[in-house]
Amino acid sequence: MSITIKDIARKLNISYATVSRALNDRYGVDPHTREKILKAAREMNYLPNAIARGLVNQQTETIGLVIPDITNPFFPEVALGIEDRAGEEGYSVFLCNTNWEQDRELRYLSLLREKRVDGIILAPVSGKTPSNREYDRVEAPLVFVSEARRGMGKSYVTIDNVQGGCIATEHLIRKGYTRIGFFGAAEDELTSGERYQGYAKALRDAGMQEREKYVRFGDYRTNTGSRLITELIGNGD
Amino acid sequence: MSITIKDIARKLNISYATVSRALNDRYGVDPHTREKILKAAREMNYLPNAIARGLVNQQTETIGLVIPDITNPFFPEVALGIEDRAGEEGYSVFLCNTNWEQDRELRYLSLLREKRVDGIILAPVSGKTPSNREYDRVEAPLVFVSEARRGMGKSYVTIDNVQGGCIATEHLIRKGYTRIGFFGAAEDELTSGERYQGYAKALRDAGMQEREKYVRFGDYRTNTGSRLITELIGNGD
DNA sequence: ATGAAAGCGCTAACAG
DNA sequence: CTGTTAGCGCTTTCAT
Repeated sequence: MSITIKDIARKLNISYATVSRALNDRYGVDPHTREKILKAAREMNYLPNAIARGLVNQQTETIGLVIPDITNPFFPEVALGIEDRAGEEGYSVFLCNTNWEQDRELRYLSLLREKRVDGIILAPVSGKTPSNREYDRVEAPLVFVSEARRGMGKSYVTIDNVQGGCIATEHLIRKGYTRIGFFGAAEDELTSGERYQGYAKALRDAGMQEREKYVRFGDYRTNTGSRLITELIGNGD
Repeated sequence: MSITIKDIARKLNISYATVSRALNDRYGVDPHTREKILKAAREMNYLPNAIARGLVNQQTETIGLVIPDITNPFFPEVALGIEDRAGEEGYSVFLCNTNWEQDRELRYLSLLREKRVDGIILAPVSGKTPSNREYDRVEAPLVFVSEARRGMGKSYVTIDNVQGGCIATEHLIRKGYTRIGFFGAAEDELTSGERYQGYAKALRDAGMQEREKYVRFGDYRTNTGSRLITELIGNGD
């Protein structure tokens, strides 16, 4: 057992409430007593117990980050930013890898609730959404990254994929290309779908025909990507 | 406030001690009562409070993972494995990014201690070690990954870098190459240093001369890598 | 088999 | 300014 607030109170012959006050910068503590307390705390290597504190404060200074795959280069970038910013505010972040599995996402959500995190950032598994009820269960603030179904009453920060697909396609058109294809990750995935819309829109706006044989969807979960790309490129026409 | 063990006890008109026992599969609970309790818990959407539980059990089912940079492709791989295995045992993992900064590593160490994690896995910032005292302070099991100074009485799992450098060099020698260079990350970094030793050993064993101009150290923290490689390759001789 | 009560470490009224 | 007390939600003796 490590040293507690009581230990330092006992040593100084004062009530531990006072110690708590001093340690938390609460007003109403004699400057002199405060000094003594701080000094003792330092000497005794006192380290506050975040668990106990969390229990009474109903706040853990902790958030959960739920992502599909930390190994996918997109997510470390996201995680870094989040962890960094969270750290500045004294928050810790739980890393949860769903491995693109829906039920794992759900299990993590409830584990994080048990752990009483103050908030959750979620990059949902693509495809069919769990009933929103599952998301609504979580009492802490829940915000989506990377993917999000708009209008479900939750905050999200995502990429404007339609716009992105559009810009990319327009760029190629401007460059003079005429046989422009689209390769998306998975058809049932939001990101790909939205980018495809942008692609199609750009083509349409330019009065160009979309050619079906140039449009392909794979499944990054099973890594069909490279095969499809090869096929696409080899598609002389 | 979410629903607690007391709520379900009150509803069933039993003591909450019994509820706790039932919920934790403790023996000595009437099968029938147990059923009632489990059922009520389910209906009331009871979710145990891991914080409270942690306080009394002195165990949080949580570990800390401290790494230099989640953005460096090596670490996500490590993180994935750890998180996955931890998850199987019902443990959560805190992700801590030191950004290669020594004092940040130290701060995280103490933050994790406050959070009362059950263990810490640490990929230390390269270079000068903080006094081992800092590492010894942590009362939870601390194990090193990626880098570790042997013989400091801590567990570690690392790569045999000397062997690695040796094998790579031997491979090139066997292929018939004669101008074999070594490019390491940072000179004061253990990994690079060890690999270099392997490189030198292989050369020595093959009776080959190590040529100084083929040996370079950069600093991946400042990304001097690509520049140095170009320089190295361009080094006609 | 079940209940009463103490206690994990800490904060927050409420009194003095 | 400081001490006493209750309580956060839960587990665990100790009785019954």
